[in-house]
Amino acid sequence: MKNSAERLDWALNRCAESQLRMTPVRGAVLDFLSEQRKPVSLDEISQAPGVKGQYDSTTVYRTLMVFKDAGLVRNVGIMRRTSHFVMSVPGEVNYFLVCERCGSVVELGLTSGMLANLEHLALENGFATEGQSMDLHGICRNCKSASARRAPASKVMARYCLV
Amino acid sequence: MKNSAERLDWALNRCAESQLRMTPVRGAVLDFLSEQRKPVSLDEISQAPGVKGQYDSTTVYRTLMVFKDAGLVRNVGIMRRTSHFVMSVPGEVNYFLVCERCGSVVELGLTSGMLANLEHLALENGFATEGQSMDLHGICRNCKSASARRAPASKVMARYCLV
DNA sequence: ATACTTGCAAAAGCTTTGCAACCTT
DNA sequence: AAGGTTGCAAAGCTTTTGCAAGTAT
Repeated sequence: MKNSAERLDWALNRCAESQLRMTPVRGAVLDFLSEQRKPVSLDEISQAPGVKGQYDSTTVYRTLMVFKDAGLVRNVGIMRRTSHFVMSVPGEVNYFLVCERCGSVVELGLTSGMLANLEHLALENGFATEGQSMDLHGICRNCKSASARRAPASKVMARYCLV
Repeated sequence: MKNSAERLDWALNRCAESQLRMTPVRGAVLDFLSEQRKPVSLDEISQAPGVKGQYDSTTVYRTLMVFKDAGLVRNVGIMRRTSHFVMSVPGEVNYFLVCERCGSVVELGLTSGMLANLEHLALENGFATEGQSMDLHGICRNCKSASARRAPASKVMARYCLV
């Protein structure tokens, strides 16, 4: 994976190519995203140091949509309720393991062999392979042990979801 | 993968084990789910033949939550906006390829070797491997060719998302 | 009879859109 | 100057919750 500066550089170039005007918000969002290695939520971006208090969250949202359409970021469906975004730098693969219960995210280190296999499989099924992201949903160790201590089904009704 | 009857049978047993009362809605939802091979949305379930018009959608929702907590179904985050559910039958692996644009879903036929590799990798990262589901997000062939005809960025602004 | 379930209505929470004012090119 | 951008406010939607009435055990 490239370093932050390289990623930012790429993004800036990409913006220019797409003829997107460079504005303060966009710059700030790109700055923040270039430093992130995992998908971040819209809210996290709005709360980021250079963004919080400076710009309206609706604007941040629209900024992300523009970036998404220009192919700069990918909107990853990691959690059910909230959108997460990752910078979509060529050559970087974003494969994550996400916990279905607590939402924790871990980067998945796929071997190049597995990667090739997956891409081949995807292609076979009529999917484009470039710029894709994958998330493997499971239950992380913490939540796993928490559920072992889970109350019986009759009690579970009370909250529907014990984490 | 087991046939529908076997899946239903398993689900019914699982319900009994979890001491969930068997009611008409629950039966209807289980009937429907046992026949589905891909994740279905809450809405699709509510619109299913034996369910539509018979039961309140809030009830269907709560039914699914109960099933989820009892481990009968898995709430798959396939689309950003809507929840999808799959019956979580032991021994069945639910790995899907989903299009980021149109939401189409294709079952991913992983070889047992790849499956083992993935599970091993997940385990290494502190994730439980049983009952997991995976979705590989990409762009399907249709959407891919659609985007090739996409308007330039300046025009894209008008809609934010051309499919 | 007891405790879990259901329906209907309403609250929440995040995502999207409208529009007039503002700022890059 | 022209057309893309931003803020603020409001609309949209799916998901959640409250409660009293209904029902499986």
